[in-house]
Amino acid sequence: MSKELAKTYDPKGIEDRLYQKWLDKKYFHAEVDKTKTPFTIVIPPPNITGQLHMGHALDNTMQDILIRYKRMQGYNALWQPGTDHASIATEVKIIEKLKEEGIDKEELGREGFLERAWEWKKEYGGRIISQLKKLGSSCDWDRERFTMDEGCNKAVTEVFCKMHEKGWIYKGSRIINWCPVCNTSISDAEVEYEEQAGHFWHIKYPLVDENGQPSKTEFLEFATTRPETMLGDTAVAVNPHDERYTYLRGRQVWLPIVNKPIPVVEDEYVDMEFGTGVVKITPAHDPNDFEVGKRHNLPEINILNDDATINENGGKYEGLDRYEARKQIVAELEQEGLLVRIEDYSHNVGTHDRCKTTIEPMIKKQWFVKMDELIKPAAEAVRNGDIKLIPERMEKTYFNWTDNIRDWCISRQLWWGHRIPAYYCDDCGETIVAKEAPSVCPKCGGRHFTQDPDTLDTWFSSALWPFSTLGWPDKTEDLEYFYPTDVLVTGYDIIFFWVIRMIFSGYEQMGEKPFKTVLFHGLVRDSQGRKMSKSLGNGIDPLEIIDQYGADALRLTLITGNAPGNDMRFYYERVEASRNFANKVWNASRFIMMNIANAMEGVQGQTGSFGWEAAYDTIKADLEPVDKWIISRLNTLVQEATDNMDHFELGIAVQKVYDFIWDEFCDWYIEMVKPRLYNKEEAGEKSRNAALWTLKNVLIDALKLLHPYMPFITEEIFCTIQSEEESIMISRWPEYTEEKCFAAEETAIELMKDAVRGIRNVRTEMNVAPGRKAAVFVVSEKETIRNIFAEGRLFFASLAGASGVTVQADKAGIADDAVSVVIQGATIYIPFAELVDIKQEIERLQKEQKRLEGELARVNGMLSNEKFMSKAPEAKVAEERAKLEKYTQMKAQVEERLMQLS
RNA sequence: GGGGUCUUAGCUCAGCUGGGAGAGCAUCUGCCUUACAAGCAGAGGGUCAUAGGUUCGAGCCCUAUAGGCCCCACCA
Repeated sequence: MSKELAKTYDPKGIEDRLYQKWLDKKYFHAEVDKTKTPFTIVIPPPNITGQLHMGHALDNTMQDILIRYKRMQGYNALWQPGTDHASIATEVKIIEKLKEEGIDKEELGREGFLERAWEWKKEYGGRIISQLKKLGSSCDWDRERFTMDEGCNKAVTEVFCKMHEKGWIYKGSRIINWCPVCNTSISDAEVEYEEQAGHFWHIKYPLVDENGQPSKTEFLEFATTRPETMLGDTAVAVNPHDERYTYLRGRQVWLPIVNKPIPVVEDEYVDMEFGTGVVKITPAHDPNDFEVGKRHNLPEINILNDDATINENGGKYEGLDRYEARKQIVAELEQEGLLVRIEDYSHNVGTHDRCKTTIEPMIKKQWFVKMDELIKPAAEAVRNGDIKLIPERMEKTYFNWTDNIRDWCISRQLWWGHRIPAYYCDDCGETIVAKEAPSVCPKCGGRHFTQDPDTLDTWFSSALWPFSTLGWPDKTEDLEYFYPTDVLVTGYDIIFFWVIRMIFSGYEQMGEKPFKTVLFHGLVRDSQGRKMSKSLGNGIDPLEIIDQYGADALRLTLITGNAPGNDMRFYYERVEASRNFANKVWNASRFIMMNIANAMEGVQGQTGSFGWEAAYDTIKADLEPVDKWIISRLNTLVQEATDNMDHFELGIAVQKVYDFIWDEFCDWYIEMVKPRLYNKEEAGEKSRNAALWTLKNVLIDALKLLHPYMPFITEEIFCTIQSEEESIMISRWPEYTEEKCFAAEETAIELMKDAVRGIRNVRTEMNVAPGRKAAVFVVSEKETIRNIFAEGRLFFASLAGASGVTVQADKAGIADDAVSVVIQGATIYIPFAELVDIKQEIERLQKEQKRLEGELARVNGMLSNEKFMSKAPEAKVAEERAKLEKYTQMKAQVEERLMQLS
């Protein structure tokens, strides 16, 4: 019990030791237990390429808080962990590494490459997991999963085949986003638009004359940002309502360089107001042109190779890079007099979010998920409140997506990922989608097949994460018991990538939502509000912060002063403040333990339980008003903090716990109780025991409330002070109880606090040296108030710097020139003799009088307002009436005192 | 073009369904008071962006304006 504790809290050593203990005791592990209610969170699986950054730290701290809270409340809490294979991100990393070794991906071949990838996963995949442990995350590591483990693979294949059978996964030629560097298609969501300075080339094509030759006099002018695409032009379009161009109906224009006629088509897509009202149409390389092409049956001419060089359709430009070709084509047009002018132009360019390469729209055969039907239950679930998004405004972002959904391109021309379970018959080309490679072609009887070389979008497997991790497609007990999960915690930035896809997948595969609530958080930015990024070099490593200040301090920093979904700035000063709080908690605990140890010394040799170890019912009778006050305040805190946590208001909840511990418990209660601990003779044994009991028990409950936020320090203290209990993390969450509401004591102690504050103010104002004690007289006509001060005399004297406290009914025997402090129902006199300046004293009282008059004017204004009286709720009216009474009383006291002085 | 969001103390931000403006940091003044100087006691500092409106009552609800940020769309 009397373990010596260091003067300042040092998290080093403590954290790792406790985490290991939790692991050893299997506290994080959850098993199906039908006698308990489950509470489940699935982790947003971090990429195996990843290193812990502040975003992870925030995300996982929030999840850990919820899990620890629910676990303490008696729920069967499961936090399901795992990692994501991150197909493209990982593939890029491995290619880079191979390059360093001078190895080319293609040379190595698919098999060899995958071998290297798995090696890489083995080596680095666990890194982020060990980093999450540093943070204190109480995940059930026995259940750790990987999006490419056997179970997840099974789930992926199952879903693909099922959806294909249903017709919701199809292969089709579509215009897709092609990344020429990564050599793969990417989904719309992976395209990032970037404002770039570019040019607008104004060009003209000659019209075709009656001889089928390019006219020398008639031209059609328009502009383009990508002149090289003209090689694939198959039409020029104008708006059908554009009267300037009605003469073009049925005519053709001459496509230069390629030298062939192409038609003029009329399409509503063309904006008459923009430019010349003429658009060149390149169906194979522009999504809009693609649509126009479809409507007018235009040929689609692909002019690009996969690496964005010009292909054989580009004639003499074949083999040139797209930008080189652009330069030469512009030059040639100029030579032919077809270039009108070049304009500087800033426009949005689609880039690949991973590598920032400008994407090329291309027509390719790809696999797609048909979204229109799939999205319906997902949209409905949020609309009818089956799934709640926090903060609520995220719903608008959500609907913005569901209402404008487009088919999802899921095939990627990558090797690292789930290979598409589609097989092509080598003889007749028939496509067979099946869980296993077929042996006989159902169409031609052929026996040789080639599997589709493509892999799936990495989000395809993460979309299944909430149920694949619980055993789906098998009907497991886990799935039955833990699904649907309770809360998903994630950043708003992946609402489209992930959240929506999990929701529709859950409804489609499970017939049930994947989670009940989505709790969004924002981005952690640097102190200047910039995104933390590698290129800026402004990232702050959470592990360094943990090393320097402790995981608890980091966690607290990330949670305080932040509302769901809002971005936050990260400051070292804020971590210091959190660290200081940890130290405060540490020292308060140290104080309590020291005093318990001191008390132990006095009773050495005795056996049995001591007063401060008694049950509440036993100690109840000995509790003094201050004890009841802090117990009552704690009781309120329990109610409020619990309520806030139930509403996911984590920042508010922890702020209240922080304020309670620092302000009410440390700055007031501990100070109030000191005389009872130090002056055993004067205070008496019972009183000291009651104080010790209260200190210890209030501390323990406060630690419990704090534990989800600061797991390490709370555990360390809890186990030291409660040597018989093995861990705070499996202790019971405190509960609010009517029995511990002490309204009268709260009022009494608040009154005394007013008195103390008043006296301290006066002392500071008058520059009274802190060491100088003065006699204090409390004068009140009311017996109840006299009793309050008489009972609290001991601590009141110590807090107010009084040499002695006299409580009396009138001011008999008190010097007239004493300083006075007015509180409701009592006036406090401090005769400072030579220090008092009557004039100043009068001024001070007049100021107070004025203040009270102001308050009264306001209160009276409200109470005399008929509309207020008839419309305001009763409680509000009663509140104002109470204030009226209070201020009236205080004003009378001040005025009485002024009379005495004048 | 559509949507979202923010504008509160010198700085960074809280402020739950409308009922007398808060915290941390910073600043100033005293204190090494036997848990804590990573601390204690006190103080200063806000026309809650602007203009209207609804209401007995608006930081909070509605409308408009100004500025900042974000997302979606991508008119060549």
